[in-house]
Amino acid sequence: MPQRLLKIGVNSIDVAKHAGVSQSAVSRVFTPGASVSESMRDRVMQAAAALGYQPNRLAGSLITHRSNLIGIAIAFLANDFYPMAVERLVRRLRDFGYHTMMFFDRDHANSADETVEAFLQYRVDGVILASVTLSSSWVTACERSGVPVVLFNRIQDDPHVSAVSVDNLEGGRTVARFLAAGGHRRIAYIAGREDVSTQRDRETGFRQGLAAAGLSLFDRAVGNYTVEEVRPAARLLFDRPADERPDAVFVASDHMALGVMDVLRFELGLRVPADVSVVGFDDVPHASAPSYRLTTLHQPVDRIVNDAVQLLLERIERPASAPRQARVPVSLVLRESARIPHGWCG
Amino acid sequence: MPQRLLKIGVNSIDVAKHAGVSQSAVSRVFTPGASVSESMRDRVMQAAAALGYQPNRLAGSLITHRSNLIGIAIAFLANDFYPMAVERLVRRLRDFGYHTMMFFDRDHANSADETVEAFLQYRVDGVILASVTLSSSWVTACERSGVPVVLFNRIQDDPHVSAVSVDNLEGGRTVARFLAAGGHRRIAYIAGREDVSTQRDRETGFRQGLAAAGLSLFDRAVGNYTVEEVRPAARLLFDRPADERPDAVFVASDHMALGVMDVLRFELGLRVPADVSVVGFDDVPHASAPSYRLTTLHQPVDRIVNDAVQLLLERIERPASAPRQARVPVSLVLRESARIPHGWCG
DNA sequence: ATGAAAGCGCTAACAA
DNA sequence: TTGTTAGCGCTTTCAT
Repeated sequence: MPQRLLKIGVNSIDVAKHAGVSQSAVSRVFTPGASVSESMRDRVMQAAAALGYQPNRLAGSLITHRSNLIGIAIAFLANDFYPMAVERLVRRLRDFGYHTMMFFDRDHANSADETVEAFLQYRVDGVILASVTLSSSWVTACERSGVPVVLFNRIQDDPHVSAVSVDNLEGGRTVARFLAAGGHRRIAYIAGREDVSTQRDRETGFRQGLAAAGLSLFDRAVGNYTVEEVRPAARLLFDRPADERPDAVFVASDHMALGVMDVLRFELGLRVPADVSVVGFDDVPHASAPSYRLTTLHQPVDRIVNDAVQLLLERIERPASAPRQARVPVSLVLRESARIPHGWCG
Repeated sequence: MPQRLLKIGVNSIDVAKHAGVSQSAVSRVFTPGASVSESMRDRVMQAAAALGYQPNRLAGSLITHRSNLIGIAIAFLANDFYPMAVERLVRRLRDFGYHTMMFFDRDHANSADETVEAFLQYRVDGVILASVTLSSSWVTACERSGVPVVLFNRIQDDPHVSAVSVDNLEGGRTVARFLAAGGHRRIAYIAGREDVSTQRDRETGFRQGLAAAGLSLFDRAVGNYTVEEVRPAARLLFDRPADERPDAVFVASDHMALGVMDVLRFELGLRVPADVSVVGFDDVPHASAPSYRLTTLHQPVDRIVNDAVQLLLERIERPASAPRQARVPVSLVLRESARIPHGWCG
């Protein structure tokens, strides 16, 4: 007969003995909605308190097939938009009784596999992919194991996966209309990571908007969503004689746009918006700082988060329900980094 | 006899049957360091792959008494320092095979209790408290249940709890020396949350340093570590005639210091550092932006994170080992927001 | 409303 | 090295 394992901690049996009731009574007291008398509840709670008992949710999950764990995967927090998003996601999930396991993309090749593996092994009830990296294989892996996935801030072509995203296409168009109406004629674009849907849609919409205004893109560079890479990109576009240089630029994220403004003003001695108008995307906290006053597209974080959580819970509660996509509108926030067209009202 | 529960997912028995081996053989294949033959490993892995099997770590934890889960609690991510810290903590823990459950302080009264409860119910192997809120009761609750705790970026008087922090006292002194040597005579301080050890130590050190230079604090205001509250604080100190206004200010965090610079320059029309020298604490990414160029105390995030993780793992692996405190040195980063004394070299 | 008993998926002791 | 077996701490039937 196997040797008894060293006992660790307090379990429901200990509490039951202490209270002089059955073990299942203890379980019921800690199960919301179970049928227990007042007196039973009191006795058990008292014993539990005396022993410092906390029910083991990991054990419970074995039976209920619910861990109340949600996995969140994300590339990194360096972009100011993501800390807000993550914090609110975690809080919102908690409002519904879920706890969050956090994962960041890692450098090595099979980082994604590792993460999915952890999700599956911990039997998370659902996954939110805020990651910017490609994720089709993840989604398949999770959904095949019955774990619903919601893409956060990116839409995949595949309609079989739930996703929430702002209307990047319309956002791009709005900026184009705005800059064109402002009288700009040499309008440039600085891209984010080119393998990401948000980037593609923002650019596509922007080009469409320019075309509608009878313009086309004057120039383009790539910043890959990082400040480090956006600086050289900005120099490339703007370190030129006045008449060869863009008079306006749409930058695919605020995080990059602030970096661009720094290069323009402090390295190249250009005035914003007198020499160049700059428009960003996201409306991160620093965009509104007096030092920048960046005109940008506001993403309603709360709305995106709420939609994402709702979409996920929907599929957790009714696994048979079809995945849905939610698209949230963006709005242009007028500040001082871009010339405002006369009579502009959106 | 209880009715059999609906079977969900693939378990080790299914894999065992499929591979024609015992269930424990399957378990061993997925247990690092267990003794299995090559052929056995191959057969099992093949069956597992065929069935899409992933071992259930929650079930495993019942036996091993190890969840490989670490709880991280934190107030919020709005302060730029914390996203960096959290990201690196999560990554570092993962390097050692641990996964992270994230918790944010909530508004209601028993938020802390709720969090501790969740930590205990999920049987986390350890807890990192990066939270700025008071936490003595948390620590007791966790440690009483045998869950080791490390305080991140704050030191408690109690030497019975592991903690990592920069040398806030010496940091404060350094800034005082620096500003005094720069010829400033009306030196002010803007505090963070007054119930927090980092704040207290920074201020104490600062006052000590001023005293050593034959000065005393000219004035003081409280910003509570938020941008919203630091703006009025800055106005209070600086919206005065030139000779009644501080000629230098030490702000307890960069996050606030950037807000102070904005108020000084854009609301009050003061020049930094010509009219006022500003020094911060943390060295967040935006502090080095050309728009601010904030002179500040650099916190070596990687070092703090590594120390915190090491302290935690130490206590997880040898529960009997004594808690330790680690203190990491800070260094002054000279930029342009404060006048640099002639011949200053640290 | 309560208790007895079965079993969730796994690890680890033991025997072979 | 492998299989057998006993639980880990819990939830949930079922019977009372």
